[in-house]
Amino acid sequence: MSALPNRDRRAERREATRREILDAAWEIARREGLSAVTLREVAAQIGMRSPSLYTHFDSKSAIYDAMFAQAWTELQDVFDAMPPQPEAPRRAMLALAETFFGFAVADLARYQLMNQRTVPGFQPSEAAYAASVAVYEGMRGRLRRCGVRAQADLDVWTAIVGGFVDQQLANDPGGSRWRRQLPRLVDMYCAEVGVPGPQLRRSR
Amino acid sequence: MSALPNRDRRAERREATRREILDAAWEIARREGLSAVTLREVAAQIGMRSPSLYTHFDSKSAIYDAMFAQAWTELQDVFDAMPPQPEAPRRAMLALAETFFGFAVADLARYQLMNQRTVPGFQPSEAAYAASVAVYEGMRGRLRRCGVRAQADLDVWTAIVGGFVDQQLANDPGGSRWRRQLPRLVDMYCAEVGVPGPQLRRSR
DNA sequence: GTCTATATTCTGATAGAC
DNA sequence: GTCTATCAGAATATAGAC
Repeated sequence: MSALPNRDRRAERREATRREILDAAWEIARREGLSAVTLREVAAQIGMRSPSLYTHFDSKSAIYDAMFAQAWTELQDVFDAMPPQPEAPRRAMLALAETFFGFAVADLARYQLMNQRTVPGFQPSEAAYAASVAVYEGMRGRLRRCGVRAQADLDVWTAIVGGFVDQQLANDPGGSRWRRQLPRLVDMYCAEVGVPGPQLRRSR
Repeated sequence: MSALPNRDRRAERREATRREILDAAWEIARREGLSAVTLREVAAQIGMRSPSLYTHFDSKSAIYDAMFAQAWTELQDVFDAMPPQPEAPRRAMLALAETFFGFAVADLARYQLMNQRTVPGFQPSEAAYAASVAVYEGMRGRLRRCGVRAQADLDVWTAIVGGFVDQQLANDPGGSRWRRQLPRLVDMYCAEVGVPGPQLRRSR
């Protein structure tokens, strides 16, 4: 009678290799851009040949898909790790904006993959897409607790914060030209949608 | 003694072919995306073979470059064709925002090419880049006439309007989910930077 | 699970005839 | 100015030995 081991060392090894592949893909994406992620490059980076990758992923698209899901899960984790929201709603909203902004500008390739474009034929699977929906729902809940409920108000929020991220990445990567105006942006938004509370900045 | 003709029919024909090539490239970009613009496709579309394109452009990159310059020049033309700015500064700013927004969402491929990303190795030449700078300077002048002068204020403007465009293109292409909130965006912005004048919308 | 070898397809670009 | 023919390279993916 053969006892089953309580750890599946083979599965663990497999999972480790999978992670290694994804890590390599991310590093290439950060270094040379998302389009530079080729099976050859990824394999070379971890001392493999490209056909070997097919043991771990069905296709190149499957690698992108795993990266997409991973990125959104990371963002979810970052939000989950935030300290409890401050009482003052404007402070809470600034914390949300700064957390998202920081995550986005920390890794251009990741941000591009998460928000489409740039990768020609890629479309996330349903499962991967669900991860992004979950984050959006979380954001909706947090804004709700600050008194923002209307869909139109949410739309404005996502647009202006995303716009700040885009400008920062495109025109001042590594700088803080838009970053440092986030408190102002939040004040402006809160005044419009009617979030009460003390101003974050002195008036102009 | 041979008189010089006052029209260079050969140069005219050349210019016409150049335009034909660019038009074909734009059509492919709109139909299948920027990355689908290949020399073969472009040539096929106008009944040519790809090597023939090299008679008119030095490289594929030169085609992208001409498209880039063309797009910014078009935007310049659109701004130049605007009726005189209304007296009320907020009305003037709304007209600016709507004009830019309309131009941007009318052609996703064009917007993507103008604002980088998506095209792997492309970087505009100095000459082409100058066209985009000219548009930015024009925008700066128009905002100045509305009382917006500080660089920080301009930065906020470009970010929030660009953010609206991105959201519209990404999440509701062909719709007006963000488009219809432009008056509100302008009010919000004007309140923050201190542009006077009657509200564009009734208060929430 | 990883390898070599190879298929297939597509890319931008060049040489040289007409 | 346009063509045919071709190059050189890269991409994803598969077959089958070890």
